[in-house]
Amino acid sequence: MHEEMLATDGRIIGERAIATRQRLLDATLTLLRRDGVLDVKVVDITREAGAAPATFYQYFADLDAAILALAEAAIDDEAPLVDLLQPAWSTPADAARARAFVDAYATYWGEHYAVLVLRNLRADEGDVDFRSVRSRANLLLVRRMAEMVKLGQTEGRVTTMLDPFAAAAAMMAMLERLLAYQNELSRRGSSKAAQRETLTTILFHTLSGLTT
Amino acid sequence: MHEEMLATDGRIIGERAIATRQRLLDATLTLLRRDGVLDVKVVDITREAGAAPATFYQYFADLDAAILALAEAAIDDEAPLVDLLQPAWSTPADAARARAFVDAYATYWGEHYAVLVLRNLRADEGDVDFRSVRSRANLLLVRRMAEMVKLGQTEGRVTTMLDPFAAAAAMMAMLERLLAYQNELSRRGSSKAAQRETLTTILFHTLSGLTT
DNA sequence: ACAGCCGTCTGACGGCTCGTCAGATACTCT
DNA sequence: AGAGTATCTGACGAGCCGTCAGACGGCTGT
Repeated sequence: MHEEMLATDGRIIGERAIATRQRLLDATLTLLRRDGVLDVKVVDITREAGAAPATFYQYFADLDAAILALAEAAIDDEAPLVDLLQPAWSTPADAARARAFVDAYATYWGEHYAVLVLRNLRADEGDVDFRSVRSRANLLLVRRMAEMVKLGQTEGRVTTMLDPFAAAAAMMAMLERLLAYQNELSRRGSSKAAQRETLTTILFHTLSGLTT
Repeated sequence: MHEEMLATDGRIIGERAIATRQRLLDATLTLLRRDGVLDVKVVDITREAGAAPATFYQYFADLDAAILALAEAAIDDEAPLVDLLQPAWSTPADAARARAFVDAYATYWGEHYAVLVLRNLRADEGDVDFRSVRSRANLLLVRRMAEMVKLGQTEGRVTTMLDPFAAAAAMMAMLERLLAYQNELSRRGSSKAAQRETLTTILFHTLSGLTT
């Protein structure tokens, strides 16, 4: 089942229009990266896409609506990461799988950085649509991580001081924020490799209770 | 030694002007909180402060310059937190001190939330002034945490898999991001108390190698 | 081939914010 | 009171936002 795509006035749009809409989304992403999250202008987007400003508003109520569409698209790239958390880590050798997860998440983050930052800003502000899209993106991972913690607790590996859901959210928070930091960090402190290894170690221990 | 305050044209400003400048900063903070990080307008700030738009530009080259000044001011509230990390945590009973640190950091974050988010955005984008102010705010804490990790490693409590500096940065990242999340999290998963307790446990273990 | 139709796109506009300037206002000192 | 300096402001050009009526162009039926 494939949703019909709609213009802002509600009509179902055809092939040419879908292509235009996509060009606008591509341009939005390009300019988000080039100009930064705070300085994107609709006029620039339409210039980049080779369209008139009015065309943008035919497909998106405002800039946020376009960002929201990009955030929706990003979900597809986050969902597969959950497979790297399956089955649960239960021996020191599984640290390699934790490392693979961190690498995969770093890649995902790198590709969608600008969109995710904006999504988080709007979600933190309380916007319901952005909250919804963030939840749909993260909840799969958070739930799975929480299960891992819970399992570790029943098997006596993980301290029961941890609230499984909160611990999972803390790990997501750490990953997100540290990855945003990493460029500056590598100029001031430790190399990116050391950062990855450290992230892996903390993540692995928190979710499995194990050390390597 | 007390820096003279300057207008954008370089002249040293007097008492009345200092008060106006401060009113503008206060208004900026108010509107950052009310309208959100992405929707603050200079016109609104001057309206709020009861001044003409032109007055704003007499003291700040642009909105960023005002935010930067607010971020500078926030440093004073972050610096004392380093005392809560001294001396290093070395027994399970020190978990109480970790909890105190988390609480204090949460308070600090709550008070400066909007400014810190914007500071991080600009710093992540590569703006040198915002990077500098972020470093000066965080480096005290990060350095101290790194020392704690290093000490724990020499005493055999903490795994040598951790890069001390990276681990410290990871903890800061976790704190910052999870605190931004916490409202939504408490509606979907675990209570704020459980979140605090979980943060404390992870922080305490990562920095000291201990469990409670 | 061509007329008509409908989906798509656009130029042009009012309203707003930005950032600047020259000049008005308020304070200080004699 | 008057001169001089510090501070503030109204008014403006430029640029972006978001909307509208209408232009364009590809398709359909004859």
